[in-house]
Amino acid sequence: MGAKIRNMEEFAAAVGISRPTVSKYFHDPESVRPTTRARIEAALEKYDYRPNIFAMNQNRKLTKNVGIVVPYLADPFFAEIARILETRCIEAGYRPTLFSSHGSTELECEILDTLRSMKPAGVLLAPLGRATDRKALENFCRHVPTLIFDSSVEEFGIAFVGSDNFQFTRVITDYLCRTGSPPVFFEMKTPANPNAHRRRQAYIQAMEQFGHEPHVVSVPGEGWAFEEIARRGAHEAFEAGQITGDTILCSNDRLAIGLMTACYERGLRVGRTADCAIRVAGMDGHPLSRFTCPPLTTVAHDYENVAQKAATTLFEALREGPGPWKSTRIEGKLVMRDTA
Amino acid sequence: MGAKIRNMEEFAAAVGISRPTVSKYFHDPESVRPTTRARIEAALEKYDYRPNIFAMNQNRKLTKNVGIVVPYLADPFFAEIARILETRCIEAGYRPTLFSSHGSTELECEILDTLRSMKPAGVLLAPLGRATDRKALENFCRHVPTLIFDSSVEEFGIAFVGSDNFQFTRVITDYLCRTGSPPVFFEMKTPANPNAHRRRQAYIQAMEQFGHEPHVVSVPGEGWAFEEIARRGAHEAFEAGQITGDTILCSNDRLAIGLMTACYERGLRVGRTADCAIRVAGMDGHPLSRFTCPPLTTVAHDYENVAQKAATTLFEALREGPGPWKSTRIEGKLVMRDTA
DNA sequence: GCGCAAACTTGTCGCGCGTAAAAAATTTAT
DNA sequence: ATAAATTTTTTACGCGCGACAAGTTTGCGC
Repeated sequence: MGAKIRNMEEFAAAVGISRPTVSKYFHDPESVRPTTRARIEAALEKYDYRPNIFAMNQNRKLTKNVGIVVPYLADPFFAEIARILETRCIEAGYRPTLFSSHGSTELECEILDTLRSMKPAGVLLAPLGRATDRKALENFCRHVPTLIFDSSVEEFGIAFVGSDNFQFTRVITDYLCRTGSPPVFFEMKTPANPNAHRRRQAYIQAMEQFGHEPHVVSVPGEGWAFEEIARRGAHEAFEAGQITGDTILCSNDRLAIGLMTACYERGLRVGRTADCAIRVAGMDGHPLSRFTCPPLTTVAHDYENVAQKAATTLFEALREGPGPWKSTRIEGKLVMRDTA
Repeated sequence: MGAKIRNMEEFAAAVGISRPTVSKYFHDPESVRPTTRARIEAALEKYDYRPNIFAMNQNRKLTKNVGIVVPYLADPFFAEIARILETRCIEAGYRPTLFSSHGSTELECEILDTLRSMKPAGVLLAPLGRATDRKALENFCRHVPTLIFDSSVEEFGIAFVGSDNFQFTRVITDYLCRTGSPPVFFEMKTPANPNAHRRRQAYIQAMEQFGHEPHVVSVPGEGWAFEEIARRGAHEAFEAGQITGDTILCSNDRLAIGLMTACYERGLRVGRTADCAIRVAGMDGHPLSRFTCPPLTTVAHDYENVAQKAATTLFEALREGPGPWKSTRIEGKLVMRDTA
């Protein structure tokens, strides 16, 4: 096989062309003549040479790196979005690197620092929300082309892509009102994510529009253990008689899952048939919402679309330079199942 | 505030000490005199200088990078393990980078390539399993100190850390036999993960030991959509009369969740009380197993311990050089809940 | 105060590649 | 066949830092 290739110099020598041309090839394979490209790719098979990514990125004005940051990767929603985003980046020829803030402000700041030193072409960032260090994020956005997704933080970055929380809530509130008694809204008192506030507002607005009295139950709890917070909160709310009526709309599916567990523990049968005591609905289209017992009625994010839109918006901005800040909110789809 | 710092040279000048000393500080803050350290750290606050990570890693013999690779990040088990591993790495002063193979052999190979070019100090890798390219992995392990976790691939890498599937299965089989009729084993015919085979073997062994006839139901399906595979497979198995007895042990919790959905759809009440038709148990201690209805009886991984052991084993090997290959299997804890 | 080790400084080299400009070779159009 | 356009080569420099060697200062125990 011949001696091992140590650097681009040696590789170029082995192929029989000059190093700058090889360098050009790695920057963009289309930019060299087809015959040259073929020769390089043939040699690439023969010797398993790969350019040193550190040396590559050191002098490049703009790298092909893309950072993907989510607030909590163990949350299936973010895991799923992150998965699709990664795939889209790779397809577009970028090198994605995935980060999770694990719910920590400090970690989010550190990630921002790390990211800056990586000179990324762009960043897809879902902020922690309430716990985000605004100043740090604003400063970061000034230096790195950043697309904010999931939850909006003012008008930072080049654009925002997320779900249309008002539409989400309106659709399901409407559905619940049409098919039975109007829902009570079940949420966390101090949610990590600002989307929760929008959903509460949208619920109140929709209820008033439909001529019903809104009724919000906010349960205490901090952090990302939503199911347990909902389970405990639900028990307390039931005992305190806060759950009026027989229909509960949860601010998200994870809360709904925890609430359903509490219902089970209290012997309350969940479902939309006559023999059931209570109706439950969620929002998000959690990967496991199909598999709860009974299967959960919810409004599902259009995961593919959100990710696709976020990725393409970023890539366009990278190609064509910064335009005016814009916000895209994607509608969800009502998924009618058995809980409501 | 003074002019912006562009590189270590300028930073050192601003602090009033020499560049090599600053370099030494970043390599190991303890290695410089306390007074010098204080001066550097004071300046670090003033100017927000960070060394260029590409230039840093280019010439270092051994970086502080650690790669973490999991087969499928949208699986809550891996999301949770990855989360803890990342934290441990940061605590130990390493810079973790997270990768998910997304269930794809090609992607796993690419990650291995990327990782090699990152010159990581070490790698924590959970292989795809059946779909892993053995040769590529073996070759990788020869070049990079790799700790394999979750599912063992021969004796590759410096060590293996995982769960004790035999103990897992024995414990729960024993429990099920003692508290009711012996279980049928429910699994995927072609599981992605080799642990599944061990669990089947362990089930058969345990059943024979306890004097019962083992009975395995293997359902068809490929990929990582375990719940749906289990749901469909369960329906078919019920219809074909393959589910003998009233107790089902699932190869993992995600299958159990899907199977419970099927039971719900068939009107079969799951639980361990007299009014229930069927008992179900799983394995893994899935984050949502507490919240199924009824809550799922399972054998839980000791997530913290597995991650801790994996991390410390790698770090020890990095400090003290390669020792003989060793394998650690950590026991799980029976979590008795309401399904069995 | 002495002596000595640890910590620091100065200076210099090189890593592997990006990048730029000018010269040479090749392809394409006329 | 010749001119024009494109691609490739040559040459040269620099990025920001790690690593090393040799000399200088500092801190510390006696």
